[in-house]
Parts: sequence; structure tokens; C-alpha cells
Amino acid sequence: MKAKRVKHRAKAKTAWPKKAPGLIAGAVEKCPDCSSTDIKNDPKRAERFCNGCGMVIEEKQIDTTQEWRAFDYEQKQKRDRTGSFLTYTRHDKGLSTSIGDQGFSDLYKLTPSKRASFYRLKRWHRQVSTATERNLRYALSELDRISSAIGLPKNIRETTALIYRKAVTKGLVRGRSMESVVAAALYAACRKHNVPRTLDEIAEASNVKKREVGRTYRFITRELGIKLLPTSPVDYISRFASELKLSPKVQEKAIEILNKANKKDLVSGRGPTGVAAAA
Amino acid sequence: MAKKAKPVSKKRKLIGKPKVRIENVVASASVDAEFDLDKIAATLPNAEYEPEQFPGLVLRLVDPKAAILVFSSGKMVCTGAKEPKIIKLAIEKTLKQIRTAGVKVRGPAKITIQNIVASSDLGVELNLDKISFSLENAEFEPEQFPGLVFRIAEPKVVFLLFRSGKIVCTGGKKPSDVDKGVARLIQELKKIKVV
DNA sequence: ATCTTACTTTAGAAAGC
DNA sequence: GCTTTAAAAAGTAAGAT
Repeated sequence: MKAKRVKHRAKAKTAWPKKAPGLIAGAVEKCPDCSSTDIKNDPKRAERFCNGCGMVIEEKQIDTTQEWRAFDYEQKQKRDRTGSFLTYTRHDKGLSTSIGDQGFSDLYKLTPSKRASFYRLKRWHRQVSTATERNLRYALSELDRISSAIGLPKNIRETTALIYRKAVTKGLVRGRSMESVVAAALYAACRKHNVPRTLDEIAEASNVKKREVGRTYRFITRELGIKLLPTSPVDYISRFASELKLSPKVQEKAIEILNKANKKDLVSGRGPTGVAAAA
Repeated sequence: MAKKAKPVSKKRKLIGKPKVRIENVVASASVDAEFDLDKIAATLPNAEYEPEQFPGLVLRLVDPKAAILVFSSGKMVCTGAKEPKIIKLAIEKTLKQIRTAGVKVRGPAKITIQNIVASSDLGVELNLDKISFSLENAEFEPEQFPGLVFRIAEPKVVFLLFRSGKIVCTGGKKPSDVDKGVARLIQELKKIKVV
């Protein structure tokens, strides 16, 4: 059975949505790798693959770099709605190459024209990639779960994926639960995009103790050389206001108060959340 | 005994070097002997020993105020000392009590100070936001902790800086590390004009 | 199976929650 | 009371390799 592992194609079956539009359910057969019977057919690439682990069952060929790009795009569009395809972890997002990835993107590029090379590399590919890839797949399904739970824009998911991947590459997940690292990366991404999501919200959504999310956040942030400015209390205003049903006028005044407080240097040491609430 | 800094009004500029007070000294010690912790725990009233929870026996001394963790290997950890010299006194007293419990111990213990925690007051209000923006090794997460963490490599110590100007220095192995560290800290703060 | 982490315990200060 | 910083001791747990 010739089959190759397709990265980021699928993730834990439990996290898969009912169906992936555009992909037709395949015949009743088991995946040689994970035994899942959830085999899908990919009309675009003319191949069938396991929906559970991403293993390609039959390759009917014709894969070119260009088609890979097309594939990415098509799947990406679907992903946006289903939250299934992990295309944003691909090289096209610069998530691999910029961090010394094991070479997935290069391998993909070799696939179309150098079949022989591919097969020779396949063994190596599988042994060195499997662990990381599975970790990544699981981590991303976690990310999707949490993201949809607290409703986050995709740019934040992508940033989170990027941070997570860098963390994995640097071996920062060792000794820590993958969940806490995902939560920490997500928190960092929110901070980076100035999307106010408190540690508590993320901790709750990810089932990781607040203390652990915070610790992991500080750890990976330090190790990856990421230095984020404390969230401005102003960023919390709109959220708090809508939650409390405050008028725009009140919000404006709150922001005004915050600006004054800032000039007077009286907020350092105080959590932005509390400051915003006070205002 | 006064806590130290009386309500000195915060000045705008820092002048002179602030007094540093050592709050805690942690040291490891060891003797060539194997300790029967059950026996020690059974005879010393000031000992706590719950091997299921932690492999060390906890001995609390009131005289030299300190807490000593005693391990079956003959190694110990002494914490709570307000000054380095107290470590030796505490370890000596610990060995004395252990002998009282019927456990033989010969020779003096070799002691190594592992960490010194000190506090001080710069006497100036600190703008932690500005410091975190300006100093590379500063990490400030007000949502998680009100203090700013600042690490310096030489001497290798870590500071916790607070808005009030109060600071904590930890990680030093000897008193001079604290003094040099504080001097270095002030030097850095002056560079970015926050003191 | 081994190596790597981290957690457990101890003390102390700081200041916000 | 909790949170953060550092450090040692000797176990356990979990993860990666």
C-alpha cells in the first residue's frame, strides 16, 4: 500500500466537523494507518485520504507545486467555515520555513516531480515528522476548539499557530502540557493583536489553571524573544461597556479618564482589567 | 524594631545608595552520615516528617530562627536565616538535636549559601511601564503580578521592582552580589532616566 | 530504558487582587 | 489567601527520544 503522510490535512477525528464540503465520503474501507473508516475523496487532487490521520490512501497523481497552492487556497476557504483544515500551519504562512521546520514544505515541493526522491525520503520524513506533526495536529485542534469557544478572529488563530509551532521547534513544550502551551500562545496572540481576552477567559476555555497559563506564557514569551506591551486598559473599555450595556458616551468618558490617569503615571502596577473597570 | 524605611516621602531623584536588608538566606549543608528520619521525627518535637508528601524532614528552630530540611542522605537545606552567620548556628544546632535523637553524626557540616533574598527601597516612585519599555531584560505583566521582573547577568540576580520604589533582590550567593546588583540596577535605571 | 522537565517542602520581601 | 523571584535537597510523574 503506497501511501504518504499529508501534513496538516486532518486532525483528531473527534474534532472534525460533520462533513467537509467538497469532499465526498469514500468507500467503506479502513485507513491502513489508523484504522479509521472515515476515508474522504479529494476531487481536486484526485486522491483519497483518511479523514482521521491525514494518510493518503491512493494517489492518482498530478500534484504540482501549483496545485498544492490551489489546494491550500481551496481548503483554506473551507477551513474558515468548518474550522477543520489546518492550512494556516503550512509553509505558505511562513510557519515552517521561518523556524527551521523539519522540511515539510520542501518535501512537498519535491513530491510532484521527484517521485523516487520522495519515496526515499518518505521513511525519514515519517520518522522525524510524525511525533511533531501529531503534536501539531492535536494542538491545532485544541486551538480551534478554544477559538470557537471564545470566538476569536482567524488572524489570531494564525498567530497562535505560529507561536505554538515556534515553541515546539524550540522544544519549549517539554515538561509542560501541550494544552498550557496552546493556551499561552493564544494569550500571547491576543495580546499581540490587542484583542482583550483575559487570562481567566483563556484559562477557563482551555481547562488550564490560570497560574499555569500565565507561567507558560511568560516562559515561551521569554524563550522566543517576544516582548509584548501590557494590554492597554482602553482595549478593555469597549468590551466591558458592551457587557455592562454602557452608553457610548460613558465609554468615551472612561477612555478620557484613562488617558488622564496615564499622563499622571498612576496606573503602573495595576492590572489593566482593574483600571478599565474603575474607569 | 522599625520595619526599616520610615514613611520617607518619595523623592523625584534617587540620591546615594539605599540600605539593603537581607530577608532570607538559603543554604545547603551536608555531613557524612545517613539519617534515620523516622527516628529523628519520633524524638524531636519540632520535627515534621511526611515522606509521602516530601522526602525531607522539616526541623524548625526558634533560637536561631530558621527552618531546616533534613534528608536521609545527610544533606540539609537551611532557610529563613536573616543573615549568613545564622546558617552555621542553625546547622550546628540541628546536628546537635539530631545527635540527641540518638543518631550519630561526626565532623562539621560543609555549608554553601545558595540564595540570598533582600529588600530595599529606592525611595523613588517607579514608572514600571517605562522601565519595561526601556530595559530589555525587564518583564512586566501587571495582570499576573504587580512587580516588574528585572534580571541582570553580573552578578546573576533577579529583581522585583514595585511602583512604590520598594525592591526585592534574589538569586545572589553572597551579600556582595546583592550590593553590586543593586548598584547595577540603579545604574540601569539612571540610564533610562527613571530615577 | 534513559533523559528532561516540573512538581512537592522551606522562608522571606514586595503589592495587587 | 493567592500571585512572582531564587535556590538546594530527594522523591514522583509525565513526556520525549
